[in-house]
Amino acid sequence: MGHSRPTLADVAGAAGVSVSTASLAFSGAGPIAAATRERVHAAASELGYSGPNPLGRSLRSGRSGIAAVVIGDQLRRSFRDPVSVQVLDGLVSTLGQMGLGVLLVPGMPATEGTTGVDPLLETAPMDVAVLIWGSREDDPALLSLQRRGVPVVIGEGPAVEGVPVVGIQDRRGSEELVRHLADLGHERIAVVSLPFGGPRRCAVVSPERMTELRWTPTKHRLEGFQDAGVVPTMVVEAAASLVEEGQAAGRLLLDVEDPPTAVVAQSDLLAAGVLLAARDLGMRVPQDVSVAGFDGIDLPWLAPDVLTTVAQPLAAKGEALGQTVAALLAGEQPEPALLPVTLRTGTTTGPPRT
Amino acid sequence: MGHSRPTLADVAGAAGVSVSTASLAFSGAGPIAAATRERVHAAASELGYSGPNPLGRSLRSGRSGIAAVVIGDQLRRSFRDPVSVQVLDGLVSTLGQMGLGVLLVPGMPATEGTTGVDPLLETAPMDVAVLIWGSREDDPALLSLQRRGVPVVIGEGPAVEGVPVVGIQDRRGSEELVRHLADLGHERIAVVSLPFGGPRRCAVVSPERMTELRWTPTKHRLEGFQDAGVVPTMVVEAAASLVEEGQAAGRLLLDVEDPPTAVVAQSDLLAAGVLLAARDLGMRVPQDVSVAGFDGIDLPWLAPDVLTTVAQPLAAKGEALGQTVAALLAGEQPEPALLPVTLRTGTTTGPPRT
DNA sequence: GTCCGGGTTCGAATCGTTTCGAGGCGTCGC
DNA sequence: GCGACGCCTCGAAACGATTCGAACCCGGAC
Repeated sequence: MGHSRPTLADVAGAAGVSVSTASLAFSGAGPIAAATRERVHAAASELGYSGPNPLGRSLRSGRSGIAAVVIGDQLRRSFRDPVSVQVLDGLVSTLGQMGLGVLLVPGMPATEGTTGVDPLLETAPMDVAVLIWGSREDDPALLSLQRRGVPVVIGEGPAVEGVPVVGIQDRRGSEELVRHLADLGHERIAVVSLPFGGPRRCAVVSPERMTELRWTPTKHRLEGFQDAGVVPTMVVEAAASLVEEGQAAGRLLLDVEDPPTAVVAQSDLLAAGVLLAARDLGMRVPQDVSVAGFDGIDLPWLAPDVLTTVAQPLAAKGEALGQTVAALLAGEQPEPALLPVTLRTGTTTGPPRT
Repeated sequence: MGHSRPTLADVAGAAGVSVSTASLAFSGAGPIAAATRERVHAAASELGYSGPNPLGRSLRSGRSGIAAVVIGDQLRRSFRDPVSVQVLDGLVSTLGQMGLGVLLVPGMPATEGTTGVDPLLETAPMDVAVLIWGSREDDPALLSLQRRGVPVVIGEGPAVEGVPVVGIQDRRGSEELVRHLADLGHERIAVVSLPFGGPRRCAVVSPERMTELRWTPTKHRLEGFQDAGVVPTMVVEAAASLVEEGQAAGRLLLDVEDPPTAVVAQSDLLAAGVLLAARDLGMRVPQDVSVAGFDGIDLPWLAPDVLTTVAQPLAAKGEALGQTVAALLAGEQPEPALLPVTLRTGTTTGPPRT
């Protein structure tokens, strides 16, 4: 046994018991005399044995205790968004309480230009995977995981046969928000949308581009307009949910002859960017233009303004994802979850200028 | 073999070769006839076998392919800081290229009031662990890992015997920044510091509290003042590196009889909060008060102001951590790394009012 | 014809743990 | 006093793969 780390067999030998008994002393499963357990633990600390090797345990039990969280895109981009972070936070703590660790896996290969999926997705140990956001029907990551036989949970994504989804009432929330603006008297409402999927860009959306819309939350939040019976005067697609992008999009929308009287951004960060753009252009909010967001995150630097937005329960979403994972591991077929949202009116929306 | 997933043995049987040959066909190690490999792969796709089971492979090789990243505190808090996120991003992609997955592990137990460390730290499979920030000499996580025999890399932490550290020139950067302010003529310079370690609070630091300073970057950035020959008129400790905290600290510092003419915040987020506090109090920057930060992150909503700050190479830090991990796994004894920083003067610092 | 060697393939051992059924021993009940 | 029953402990068989040395087959050389 040389100088390598001691194994359960070493401990058993030192304690004068069989390997199976030593295992029992650690796992606690099955009956074992207190004295024996004591003796085994003593031998263990004597030898510097720090508990059963997870690798051996995993092989035997067939479980790794690891849940992979697949990040749709670049980590940097994803994590700059507080929405993602708060969901991830809820997920990590929920899974942690179940004894599951979270393995971060990029959804796309690290080296640009490569097709296929990140090798980790194909080779890393995992009992279950969560596509936390940004998944699509034809997601190569999804296909790869299904081929491996790994159970999958999708957050904020499309309905896929046999894959449980956890989402929020994007559509209804958006509808409420649009109605709020319509009730205030707005007739010219523009949209700054989240990415459509596919190549990222910050640009006015053409009718053709509209047909390429793949990303589910973007789609649902747009559909809220239909439900409210309002047609946006213009849609600008942002390359990511970031303040800078919102600012660029805001310039595109507001720096024109006849700007809209209200702008609905599909995320709070984008809305914040639009506010900055309005400020840059010397427009007052909400007198010259109303601005609304989506998500309900804290934006302390917006004070004294308060953003009108649709608040979603972010920590609860992470928790719901965790519960779904638990159900999946227990062999159940979890129902899709659709969490409620609430309209939160702030100071950035008001009646249009007459 | 019923309905469970096929194993290498099944594939070998179907292909009419031995298990060892089948293994060779997948791993690519060792000589194998092209025709044989072909046949094995055909049998594999026939049976729906998607590559060797990572659990079995791990047990045999003794490697899990997993690097644990220990988050010092609550995930939420950590990830709201772009600094952490950018480092993590660099780390994940560097490790990913080496085929290592990143397992997120909370440094403290999820349930409040519990002592000890998160159970994941003790039981999860890992080849190496990175204490990415916020580590201390007596860190229970560190001790636990050392007992398990897991090699550890510390980011931004104290020098611990036998544990490689990756940090930045906190002290020198801070010194340069303070000299910059002194050169401008400032004599009354206050500090908003990062947490000291231990109980978190936002309060003026008393002499006793000063002796409890444990967190390394906080300490080094304060030492920069000594090197520049300047004694801060006041130090306020923030509970976390967040805008809200900086704002609260800023009020504490600026809303007094005779406020300092310059405030050095130990992070850009804190500095941004101080700027907000100054604005709330009707103070002009830099005419009434100069404000400087540390880190060099993007703060688009600060525009048109540009924060004077000490920029650190965040992605490079993540990369350096990754390289250190690689060296450690290769059995080397990596040297501690100290990455360079650069003073970046913006529009938020200027001469004091005369 | 025999021997040699390169190129492939195979068997068997091994990684460290869990689990299952069997067995040992002491005690209790009749 | 004997049988039955509990409580513990043990041995052995997985779990799924890698790896090392041995065995094998074939062609070429002497």
